Amino acid sequence: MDTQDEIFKHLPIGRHLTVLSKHYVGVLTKKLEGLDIERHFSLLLILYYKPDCNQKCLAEILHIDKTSLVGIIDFLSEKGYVKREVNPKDRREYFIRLTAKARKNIPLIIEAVQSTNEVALSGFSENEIKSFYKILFGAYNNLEREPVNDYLIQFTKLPDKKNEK
Amino acid sequence: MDTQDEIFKHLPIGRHLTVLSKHYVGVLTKKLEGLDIERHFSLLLILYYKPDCNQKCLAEILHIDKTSLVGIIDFLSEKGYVKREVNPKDRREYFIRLTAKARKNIPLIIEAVQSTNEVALSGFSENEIKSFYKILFGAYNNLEREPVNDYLIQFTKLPDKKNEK
DNA sequence: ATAGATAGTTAGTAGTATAAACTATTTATC
DNA sequence: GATAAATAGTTTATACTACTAACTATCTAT
Repeated sequence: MDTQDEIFKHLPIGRHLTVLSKHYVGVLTKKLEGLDIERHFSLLLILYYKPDCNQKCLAEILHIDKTSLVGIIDFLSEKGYVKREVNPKDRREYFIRLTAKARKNIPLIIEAVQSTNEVALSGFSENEIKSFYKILFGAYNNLEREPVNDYLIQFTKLPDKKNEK
Repeated sequence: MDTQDEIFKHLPIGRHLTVLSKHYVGVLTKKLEGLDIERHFSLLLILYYKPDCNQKCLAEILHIDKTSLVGIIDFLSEKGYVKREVNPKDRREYFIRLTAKARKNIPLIIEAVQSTNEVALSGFSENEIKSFYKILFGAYNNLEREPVNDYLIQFTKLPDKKNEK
């Protein structure tokens, strides 16, 4: 352990999570730069595995506000990845449907997610990875019981730059 | 495992990291709402443990851009937590110094960070926690070798609302 | 003396999370 | 059936900060 790691141990876990997630997203979007979208892959995956999700349901799974979701659905809709479809049994609701274009690209996305996960977790033992996931999924429940300040988090695409490194 | 957890397994790790970090920060800032600042605690901790850090060094440890840091230092400076101090040996550089006010509050911050960490990690075994930290710190190095898109992440304070839940 | 590198700043752009107020529809109650 | 309350989603407006590009000031190398 060098000096930097010494300091790391004193920083909030949240800081490390942020840095790691930021870099993870950077790698994932790089893998998927062939697509004409560069974010909201999670939403497409949710719809793939849970096709009858309405916007409320999506917002809950993604832990974002329903108003934020409107813009995301608009974006994916303009790009031709999803369509809003009124639920005839409750016309307040919209099902969000994946288009054929989205379905065509889902395997690419799944593949990219898997390979990014593998890269991130390479070199760790089966057991370590299992523990990591256990805490990653479980810590949220622990924190959920605590009083909280509402903060928000954003991933923003940079304007447009030569993204080669 | 319920249906939601089934879906979770298919989502990018980055998504889970984001959600968890967001909630973590919410809990931490709630614990520290007695202070007149509600973010940038990590920066104060870094300065506490590494007093001769200049802005370049801070930006590297925090993984943020040097231009972003200017605003953060301005903010903390206005709030009376840090002071810029020219390095007489190289007058391009500024050391960022903690003020007495900051020093007074450092124990509170350390305490809040520790207790938030403890809450997040409660119920997990020593070994699980060890594995979690190992991957949290190590996955970044794995990802760093990959090509990457530069993305950014933001934690934004909400305008001002009744933050009671 | 000059060119290049480095630390930090300024100005401007982008993107999205939120709140508050709104529409449309459904459900509950009388 | 009429009315009130609840629910799904939208619109508008605000806030915040990561970034890029261009800049100043200072130091280093030739």
